[in-house]
Amino acid sequence: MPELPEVEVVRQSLNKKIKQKKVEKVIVRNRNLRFKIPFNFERILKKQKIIGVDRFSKYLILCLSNKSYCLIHLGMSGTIHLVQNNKDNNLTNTSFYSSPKLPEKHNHVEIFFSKFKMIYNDPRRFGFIEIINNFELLKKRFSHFGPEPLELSFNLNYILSYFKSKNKNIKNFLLDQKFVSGIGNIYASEILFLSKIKPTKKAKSLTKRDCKKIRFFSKKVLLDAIKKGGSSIRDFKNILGKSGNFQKNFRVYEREGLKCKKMNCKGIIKKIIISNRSSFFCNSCQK
DNA sequence: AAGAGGCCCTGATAGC
DNA sequence: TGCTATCAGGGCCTCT
Repeated sequence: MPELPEVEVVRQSLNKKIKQKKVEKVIVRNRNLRFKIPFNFERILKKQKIIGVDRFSKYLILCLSNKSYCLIHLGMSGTIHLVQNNKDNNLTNTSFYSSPKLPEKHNHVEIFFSKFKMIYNDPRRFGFIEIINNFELLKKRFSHFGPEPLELSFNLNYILSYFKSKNKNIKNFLLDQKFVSGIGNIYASEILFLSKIKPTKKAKSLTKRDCKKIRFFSKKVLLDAIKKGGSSIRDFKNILGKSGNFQKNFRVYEREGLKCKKMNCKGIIKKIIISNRSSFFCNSCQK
């Protein structure tokens, strides 16, 4: 599900609901996510107030009143939804998301607030949860991450110097969180299409003009996707159960064999595998 | 040291 | 119907 835009959409809706709310109770039903949920997770969260929900890259950051942080990564299939505590309560509050399609067996964590609970559901368990004890450690946690495309430090000089003499293809670089944070497999293909660059092109062979386009479209694609509420492939929804709309804007992703959407281009969208992950591109207008 | 590849896990879908 | 194979939005680890 989640690349930076989807995580940001979740962050925004979650923040509105749990900011300033106090954690009453925490239940962990399955500690075995990608990494084990830390043994002190329940104790750290209990009785704390949520100061706010932040995000870096694809990580949600719950800021707690005891100055510690709860990091949540949704992996490939993680979702967060809110459910009213008292199921017998007939007051239907439509702003709460509850999907009958989500099997409860994958509800690994429940964080209770006074009137509702926040549920972490993740069938594939590629996601994980971490506790960070203070702000210094939080900074350290992300210190080896590259900038997000939305940051000023993701600029032309940075990209040019990073790509110098790098023999790796550009598609892999967009997925490399040490170079740039927050881009995943869908948006990497979309960014390269708009930049008119073939995914297999070696980074060192990219021109200044190419790098400018990569900078520009990385930011644009992510911001556009956030604006549209993220991309709802499979059944991504924000925590209020609202689907995103950006998937309607996909120009290449999952469009194998279809006509290129660029005006006057006669190209066909191709699918190739790069480092075990599918990449989509136009065989005519991406060079 | 950079870069390629394997692997963690479940579920949906396709093909036989 | 029911088996098996393939594929899925991520990221860490190991090997060369």
